Amino acid sequence: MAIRIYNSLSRKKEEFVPLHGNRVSMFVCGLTPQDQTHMGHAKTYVAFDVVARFLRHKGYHTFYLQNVTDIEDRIIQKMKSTGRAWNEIVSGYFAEYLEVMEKLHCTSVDVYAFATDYMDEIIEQIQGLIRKGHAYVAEDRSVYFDTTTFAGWGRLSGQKVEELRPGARVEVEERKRHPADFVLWRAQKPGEPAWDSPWGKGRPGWHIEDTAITIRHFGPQYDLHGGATELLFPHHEAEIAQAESYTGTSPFVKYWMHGGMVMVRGEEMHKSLGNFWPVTAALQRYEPEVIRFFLINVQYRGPIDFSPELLDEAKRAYDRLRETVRTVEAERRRAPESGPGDRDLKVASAKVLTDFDAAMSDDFNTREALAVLFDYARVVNKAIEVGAGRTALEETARVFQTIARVLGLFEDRSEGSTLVNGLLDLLVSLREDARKRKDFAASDRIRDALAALGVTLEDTRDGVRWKRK
RNA sequence: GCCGGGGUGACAGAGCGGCUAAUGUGACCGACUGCAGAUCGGUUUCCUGGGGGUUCGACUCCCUCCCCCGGCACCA
Repeated sequence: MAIRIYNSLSRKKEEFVPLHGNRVSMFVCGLTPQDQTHMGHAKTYVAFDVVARFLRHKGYHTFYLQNVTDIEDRIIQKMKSTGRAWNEIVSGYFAEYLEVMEKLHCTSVDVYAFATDYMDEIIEQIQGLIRKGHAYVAEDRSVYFDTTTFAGWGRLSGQKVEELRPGARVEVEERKRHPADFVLWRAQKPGEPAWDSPWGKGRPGWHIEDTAITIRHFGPQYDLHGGATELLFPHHEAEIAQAESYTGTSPFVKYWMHGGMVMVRGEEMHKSLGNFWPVTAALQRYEPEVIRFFLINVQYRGPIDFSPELLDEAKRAYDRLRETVRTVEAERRRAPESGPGDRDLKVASAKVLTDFDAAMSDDFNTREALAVLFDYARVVNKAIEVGAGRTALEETARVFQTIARVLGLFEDRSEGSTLVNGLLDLLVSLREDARKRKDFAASDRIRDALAALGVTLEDTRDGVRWKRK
């Protein structure tokens, strides 16, 4: 099935047709490592991780590029407040980011491109823009993009220049010729890190790095650009203006995708509001896969309200799926060749991947895809209850693996040491002996004690199963 | 003010010009169980922000109003 993507540029869903055959170039705005990675980052990067995984699943040869803004105002502020070097701040927070991403199974990025590694491209691009009359050097030797020279300004965001309120949020710099103009190169102030340029020492503006990076890797046009909705204006608008003015090629990006924000009780999550959730804090209370499940349990474009209650609910929901996957793994090893449940199971197995594909092809609707998975899980459980055969269960296991690879779920295995596992097996068999003697006081004591340690025992028709929390 | 997204059951949250309006959580009942858990079956009084319109038929399309969220020039 063809993929349909909601393109912010046209404000409708469009059939996805890459520029070059089945090769897809995809860029997502990365973060500025100047503070802890928070749940908002997690939502964005999990969402685009799923996008990349699904594209690859569909056979697209996908190159996923993400930038890292390693020089920017907030990093300089952090330097001033902590006394640490800019690159030290960046490497510390970026390491934390990578760690978080790995835990959340965000594994699909091919290259992380650091802005400061692209100084030559940045400078070359700014020079080109000046040469073509799209940029000007201000009296302090900063360089600004002249938005009045770009006819397409406002195309992405649907904004009319005259309708905007200059200074609604950020004060307008007085050096600009027009409030809409944005900085390409920022002249150095005393004590700030700086790079050499034809205009003197300074650093790149925020928007220019992305186009410098993508033009080097992808050329003047590429397929997909992702980011959170808050970046749509002015950041992405600025990218288009720079790139198209510089290369003369339009459209710069074929499909623009924007993901919804993480809210906390209806408010934007923000450090100053005191509702800030670093991912590491969430990870102390919830398993990584539960967090990932929680984040893809909504369509990526919508916002998501973050609260411990909703995460608890997500855990219960995810446990249901995970339980089924586990049961299948256990059953397929010891099931007879066939069983009375096979018929229904095979019918469902034949259909589920098609339904999953349809859901995901509709603008990466992970919510719908999970609903398909829940439906399937019910059929699987039922089939196992009435007795499913090995062949049919092997097929089910393959289905789950396929879906797991796309969604990045069901990867974590909690496995203990040989010693712990051995002790657990011993306790389980002691408890079984007690149960056979109808000594339920003893058997319940073992079960309760293990429960207190986070190990749940379940008596099933085919014996006892234990699992850790 | 302007631009964009959204308002669906107790809660979270999909979908679609007509099909029981998914799915999950919670609650209740039943089956299974020594009990529990997991699982299965059933129930949770027909829930689409208000008002118009188009249509044989609207949650879905159009208009209008109200409300929420984001952006408005250095936020994922």
